[in-house]
Amino acid sequence: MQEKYHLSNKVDTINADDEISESFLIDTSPWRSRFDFVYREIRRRIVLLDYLPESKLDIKNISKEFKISRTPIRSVMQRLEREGLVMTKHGVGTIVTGIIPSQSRDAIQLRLHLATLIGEADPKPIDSISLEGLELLNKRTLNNNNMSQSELYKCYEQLHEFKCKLISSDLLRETYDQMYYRTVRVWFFYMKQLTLAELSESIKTDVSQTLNAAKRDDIRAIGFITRNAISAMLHRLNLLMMAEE
Amino acid sequence: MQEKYHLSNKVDTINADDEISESFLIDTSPWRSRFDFVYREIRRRIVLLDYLPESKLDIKNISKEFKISRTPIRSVMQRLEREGLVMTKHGVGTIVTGIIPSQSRDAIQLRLHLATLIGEADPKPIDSISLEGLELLNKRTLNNNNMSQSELYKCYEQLHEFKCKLISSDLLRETYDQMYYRTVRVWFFYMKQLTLAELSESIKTDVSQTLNAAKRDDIRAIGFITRNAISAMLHRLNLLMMAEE
DNA sequence: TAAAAATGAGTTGTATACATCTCATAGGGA
DNA sequence: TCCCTATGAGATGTATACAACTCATTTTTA
Repeated sequence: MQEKYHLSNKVDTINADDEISESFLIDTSPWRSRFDFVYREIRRRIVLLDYLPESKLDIKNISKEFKISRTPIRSVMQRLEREGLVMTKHGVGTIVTGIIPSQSRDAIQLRLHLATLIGEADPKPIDSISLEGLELLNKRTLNNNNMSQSELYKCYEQLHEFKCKLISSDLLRETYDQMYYRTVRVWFFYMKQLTLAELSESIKTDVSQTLNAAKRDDIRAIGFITRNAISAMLHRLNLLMMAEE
Repeated sequence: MQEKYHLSNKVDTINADDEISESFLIDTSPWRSRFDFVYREIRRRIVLLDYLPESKLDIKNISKEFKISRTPIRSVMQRLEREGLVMTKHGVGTIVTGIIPSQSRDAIQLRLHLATLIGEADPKPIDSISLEGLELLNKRTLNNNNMSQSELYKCYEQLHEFKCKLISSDLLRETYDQMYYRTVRVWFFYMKQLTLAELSESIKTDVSQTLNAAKRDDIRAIGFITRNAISAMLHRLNLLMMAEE
């Protein structure tokens, strides 16, 4: 499945499994998969700071790496631009957007508000498989002290996806999802080395609280747990950013 | 009007018009204007139901009409697809998305929530020119009974833009803006003939209430006025949609 | 010498031919 | 007559050559 996309060595780490099967009758064509694959991979690199803020992307190389022409890469970039992760300028280049405190705050705050809506409007019931996954995640985070950044990224993403599945409104889910990637990027940026431990701590409590709420089927609670976790991070971030400004 | 964008040396004629001047150092190149122009025009047509839901778009003709190739039209379509206004399927075509009650409700509800955030986080002050425009709009709506649909569209848009200017967060503004176009389209769809008068009535009160709040600089109030107006429309729409289902 | 203009490399935007996909329709076989 | 297959039109996705643009460097000129 992956070798189609010519990223041989890295693909296996990406997780091969998840929710593509959920696509409800809307275009499961191979090209859409290619697009999604490239899109997610580039997004991952930006969020994980493999591509640093303000740095220029070498589109030609990226094309070569994925073995497709510039045209579909352009599509991906245009989407990433709409989502605030890159900027293009005619004749100059495509660069990763800088991390700007005010904008970061805006994104976090919007995500915070959206989080409170997670449990509204008949949320989807929690299926046992997801719950099981959450329990596993809980054990994983509890045991694993001193997670690496990419390890942390995967845990955060898994937790995020669990929460997303509870949202019944496609629209809200997508919007919330976008905010997630914006904010996570900011966290990683400001906490690159300093407070990795702190991030680990915060996800541990987030996961365990979420698990508890999930067990009693209290989905609104999950919304508020999330909101509070985001709020705490915002507070933490404000301190860091103030020190910098 | 289109021939302005026929790519030759006529760049000087572009713009002179709207808020592009506000762009803060981000790409005022002519191609961006072209893109925006085509994007807005197509969006207008979809929202005003010139292009009916479920209908197929003739991309070739659209290219001819705007005198540009399929490539930039594709960019526009990809954006409209992300915004839920069109859908493309390989080998089949590009069609305007259908109006689905559950999705419409989702969009309206999300917009409703976002509206309450309009006054949060230090909103921008109201400048006298905008206020003047709002007063003019107020007179215009009061005097004009039995507005046409496109007339109504323009009034709604002007009111919407006034409110958008109050939002300090670019991100929130853009998100709210997207929801606006989704919901307005739904209104026009369900109220095509039946209750045009009702729509007129609702905008009249919306404008006058907003004007009052604006005069006393109470921006949070504007958020709630908007929220309530949307809520009323949602209620109205629920009745219509239930009758249909 | 310094400032202004020209040149060039490098990048994004556009046009266009071609590949791939879907669906409808026509034709042949049972 | 009916069903299955194949073929074709027509649409979107892709590759690629070219146009337009920016910026740095070099050349020219005062």
